[in-house]
Amino acid sequence: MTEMKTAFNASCLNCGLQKICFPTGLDKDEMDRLDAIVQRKAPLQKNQALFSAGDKFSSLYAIRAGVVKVFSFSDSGEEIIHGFYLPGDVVGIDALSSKKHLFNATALDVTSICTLPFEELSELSTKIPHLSSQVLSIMSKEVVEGRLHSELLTKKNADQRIAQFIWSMADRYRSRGYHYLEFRLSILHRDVATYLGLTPETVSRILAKLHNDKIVTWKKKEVSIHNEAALRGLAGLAESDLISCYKVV
Amino acid sequence: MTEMKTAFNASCLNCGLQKICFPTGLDKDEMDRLDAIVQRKAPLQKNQALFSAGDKFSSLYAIRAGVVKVFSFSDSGEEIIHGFYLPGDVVGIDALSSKKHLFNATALDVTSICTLPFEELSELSTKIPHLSSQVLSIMSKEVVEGRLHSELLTKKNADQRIAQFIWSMADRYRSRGYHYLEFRLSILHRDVATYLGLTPETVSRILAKLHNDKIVTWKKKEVSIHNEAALRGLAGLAESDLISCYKVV
DNA sequence: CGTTACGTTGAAAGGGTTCAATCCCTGTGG
DNA sequence: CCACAGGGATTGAACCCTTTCAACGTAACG
Repeated sequence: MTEMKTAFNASCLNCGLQKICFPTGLDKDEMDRLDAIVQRKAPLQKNQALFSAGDKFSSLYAIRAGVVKVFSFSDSGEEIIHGFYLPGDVVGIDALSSKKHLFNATALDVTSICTLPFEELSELSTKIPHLSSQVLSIMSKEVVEGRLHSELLTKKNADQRIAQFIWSMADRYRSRGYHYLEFRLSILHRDVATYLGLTPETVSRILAKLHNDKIVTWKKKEVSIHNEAALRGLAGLAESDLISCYKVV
Repeated sequence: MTEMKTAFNASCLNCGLQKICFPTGLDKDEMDRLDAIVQRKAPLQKNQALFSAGDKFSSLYAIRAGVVKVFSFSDSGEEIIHGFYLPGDVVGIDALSSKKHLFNATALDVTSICTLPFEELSELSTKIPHLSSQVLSIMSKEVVEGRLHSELLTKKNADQRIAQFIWSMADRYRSRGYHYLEFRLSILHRDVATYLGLTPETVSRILAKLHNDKIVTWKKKEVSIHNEAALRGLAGLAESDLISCYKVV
């Protein structure tokens, strides 16, 4: 029990996700003060909700380990998945204006969370200017993410969507310093389909193709990328980086 | 010349968009201080850029009159349209984290802009707390907007997309106190198609159908909604309001 | 009055969905 | 330890919505 407590009680200062997560750019002292307001509770179990649509907004949540999906329901009751959040990501920031959550967030696996009570965070922000710009920065990244997702939905066919999805997951793991050519991904194929605006059948067929072509294998919860270049090529991404905003004439 | 200057130099205090735009919720004194940093220049002409991808981020822009489209280009050079912004809307907020614009914004018609230099706005925010929450609020609405757009792209067919688009435009005009069953819309059908992830041909065909069915007519730049209920029905929207996050069992 | 860009209309083609059957894993209980 | 249930994944075949391609119409502007 003791070691478990230690496990989810480590401070930001000791956290391997410092460079990715909220405290980026804070000095030691500032990080200590941030640490003081961060709440770390027992991990969420699989399928446990972090928050639900309609809940009062009170905190932001930084993911320490695991995966969280953010979703809502269409008027006809279909699930709409807006994103998957990995260690170092922050969820809940979309509720700022409405003061209550408009979306649902649930753990797809055992997931550790750092809770940042927003009241206290705001107050601390007035003393640590960099912290408030950090909130803005996280949110504006969320906007950009959403637009990349729209690009995927409007401009890419099923093969490209899946290739880009897998590649972007790998890339996110890479930027966190994890293995990125082989990793465990606790996301149902069905959820991927929903996220990408496809059917599970289509995802299944394309994954079979990617496996045959020895580009990517995703069996059970294990992803292996065998041909990184081919995957990037399929995804239809530019050579240099993820987003290209300049017109290619 | 004098009257023209007056036209685009009216203060927030006199602006009809107070309730919609940035100053919402500020008292008279606060609004005056905001006013002091707002810059109002000559209107943009049609197709003139407000900013372009790659530009240094320095200001937010509130639209006083006209329409602005925000867009980028895919790796293959296709235009991706992320949104259309109407009077009272704020654009440029997505550039906060990267300190430079990742998207393009151009006027689709003669468009008046209020420029809010971000440095000064931040500084003022430290003195007017409500102002900083205003920035957060605008940005989180942007996130929610993006997700509604994703919902449209993943869950709706062409008819529903177009119905929802027209409906949402009408709704936005309505909330601004403008005529909403008949209005001028300076957006090319082609741009609508791009925004909705469709082809111009499909948009054309569906608009013809809507016209035949006496639901909506959109000829030249004039939109007339003849059957509001039918339009909402086609859009597949819930009875009450635009966004439904609770599962319909 | 011609040029150019936007819009319309038709016919054909295709990518993804839909529907249905089957398989496979995991967890559960006898 | 095995049987069984149930949710997820797979596979095939038919279908359909949207795209594609091509031709034509039309409005705006010099």
